[in-house]
Amino acid sequence: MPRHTTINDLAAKLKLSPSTVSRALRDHPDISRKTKDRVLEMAAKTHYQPNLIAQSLQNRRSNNIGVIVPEIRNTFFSTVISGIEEVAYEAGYTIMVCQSADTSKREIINIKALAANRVAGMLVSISQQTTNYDHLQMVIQQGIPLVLFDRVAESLDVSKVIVDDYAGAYSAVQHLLERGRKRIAHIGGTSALSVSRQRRAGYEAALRDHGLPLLSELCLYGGYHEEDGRAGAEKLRKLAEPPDAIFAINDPVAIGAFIYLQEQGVKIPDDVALVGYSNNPNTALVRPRLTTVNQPAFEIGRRAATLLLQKFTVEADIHATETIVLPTELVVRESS
Amino acid sequence: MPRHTTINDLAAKLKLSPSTVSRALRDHPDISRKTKDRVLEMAAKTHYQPNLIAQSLQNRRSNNIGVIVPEIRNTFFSTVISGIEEVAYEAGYTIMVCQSADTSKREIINIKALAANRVAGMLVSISQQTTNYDHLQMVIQQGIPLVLFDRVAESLDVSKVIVDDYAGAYSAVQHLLERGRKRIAHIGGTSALSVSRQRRAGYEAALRDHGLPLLSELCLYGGYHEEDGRAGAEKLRKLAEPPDAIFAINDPVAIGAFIYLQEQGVKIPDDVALVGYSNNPNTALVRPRLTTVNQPAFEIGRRAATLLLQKFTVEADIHATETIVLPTELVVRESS
DNA sequence: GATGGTTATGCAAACGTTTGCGATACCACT
DNA sequence: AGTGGTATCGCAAACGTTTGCATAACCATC
Repeated sequence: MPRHTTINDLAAKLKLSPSTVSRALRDHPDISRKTKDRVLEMAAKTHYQPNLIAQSLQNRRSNNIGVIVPEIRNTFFSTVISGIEEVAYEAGYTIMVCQSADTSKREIINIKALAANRVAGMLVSISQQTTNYDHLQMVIQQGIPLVLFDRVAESLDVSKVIVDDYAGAYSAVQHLLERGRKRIAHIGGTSALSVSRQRRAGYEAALRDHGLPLLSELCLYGGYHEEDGRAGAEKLRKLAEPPDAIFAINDPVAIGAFIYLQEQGVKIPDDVALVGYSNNPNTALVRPRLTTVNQPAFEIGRRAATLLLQKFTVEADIHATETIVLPTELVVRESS
Repeated sequence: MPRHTTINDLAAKLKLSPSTVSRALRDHPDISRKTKDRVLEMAAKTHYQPNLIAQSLQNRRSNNIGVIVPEIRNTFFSTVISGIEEVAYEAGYTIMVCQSADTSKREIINIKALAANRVAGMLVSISQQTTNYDHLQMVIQQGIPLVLFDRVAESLDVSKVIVDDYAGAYSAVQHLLERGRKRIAHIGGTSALSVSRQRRAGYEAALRDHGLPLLSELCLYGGYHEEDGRAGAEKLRKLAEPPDAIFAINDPVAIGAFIYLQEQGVKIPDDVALVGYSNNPNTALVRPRLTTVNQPAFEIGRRAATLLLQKFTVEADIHATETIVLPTELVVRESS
């Protein structure tokens, strides 16, 4: 294992003390221009690279930011991560990415691993399984800055970056109603997730406000992937009286339903209108293109990271929390 | 800044030395069952979490793996990252993800940041700009295990995980020829990237083997995104004698070309057949569905990470290199 | 020429671990 | 009682930095 050159190596070669070299490298005013130049030159020549681990130990804090998402593939999350990385990079931080695979077991392990790594802060979108927030509470208690994004724990007093899911869902369903749809179904997610609850609430409110009944057979619970969309659509089609519109919890589910319906020869939007959520790129690729609710994924990542960085500044109140709500936008296309 | 409990805190509370606590936690045989139990109990009670930074400093090596990709959004790379994370997680490693934004400037900065973080190893897919490999050479020289994947530097003697791009391209073009296409164009990438060169070579070889001329106006150079596909398709359509088939360097480019052609009312595959590369999920969503060459992205990530982990074992020869070539598979669909 | 004030550098402790080596205590033998 | 062996544990150095404090040299001042 070939060693890296250290500050001590430089000191020895230059007949200086390590402290002088350290100060020279950080441009401390106490050090003369002349020795600074000597140190810098030698550092360049020997390809000296500061050992961030030693620095982190000294500072009791690394310059890494922990990120936990349910799964990295899933364009929504990978786009968020991309946004996070952008601002982290600008600020000189590196991101450590973990996936919970939508299990709280792995989420807890990930949290512990990141805490053990003494990350400067964490950005997490909780798993669909998570109902107990003790592990997040622990993070807060340990004084590690935390920002939740998209899938947040409503009851937790931490900073959050979300979109107005209630309003987004409401506008989507209202749009379907304006198009004259009467039997609007919802392929929803698990009730544990706040985003699912919010979108469901928006769906229900829109129906109520238009004097339509909430029919339990039209309001499904399920997962967040294509196969869940297929399953949901299948169940809905087998109803004695199938819906004339479907509002899906997200785009993957909408795509799954879309594929199933097309396989079955169902005409979209004539027989059934379809609306998704997130505005994933591929909703614009299918024919007819899917109406969906835009969620600014990249911006969510940027804002979440920016919010976290603010907490790193000394003036920041460690316990102050802030919630950023980004606007959604209904993107009307041919599927509705 | 509330401190974390340390091994010394435990030692003080138990009236033991830090060394004994350390050994107890690592189940060292010298420590009696009884004190081990006491230590473990106290550790649990105080929520002790080992400081990986201190450990890393001691071991001169962290348990993080650095990953550099051109961009995280781009389903191919995010899927690879997902695969990497899977095996890293199993082995108790955390991944640090950076994006080069396809610039060698940022790639170099990323490499330095990861090296400064003393990552246990690096997995990188080089940027399209990169032609000078000094920074990678430096990584090797510093004894940091390195595995390149997908976009590799052919001239560099390091371990690699790639697919047989030459064969993949060849089979794609051969398929077009078998379908009776005579004027087959190629919307290619930059010649700096080995994957682009290999795919181009496969394209050319297939044409040659079938006695067809290589026409420079049919062989384009460009980028790797949708807009590059649009631009390429536009240029090809404006030719006096447009091609009757297009082989795109990758799926985003194919999708870009696809959209442009459909906008122009060009019939696919009747007027022009279209083949992509990577088998991104959305190639199966468009109508007609795109023929493409499957690249096992998730598996590439898994294999690259596994290969890297092998290098961490003590027996491993630091300088031994290995190249894993994963098979591609032509996925024939309606666009050809 | 003693005093005071800069300027430039070094000493040593600290961050939280790990580990080689030594120390202690105890027991069982002869 | 002396020897040897084993079972437990502590000391102290090390990993590569940073930083408060002390130190040394130098100059100018009264």
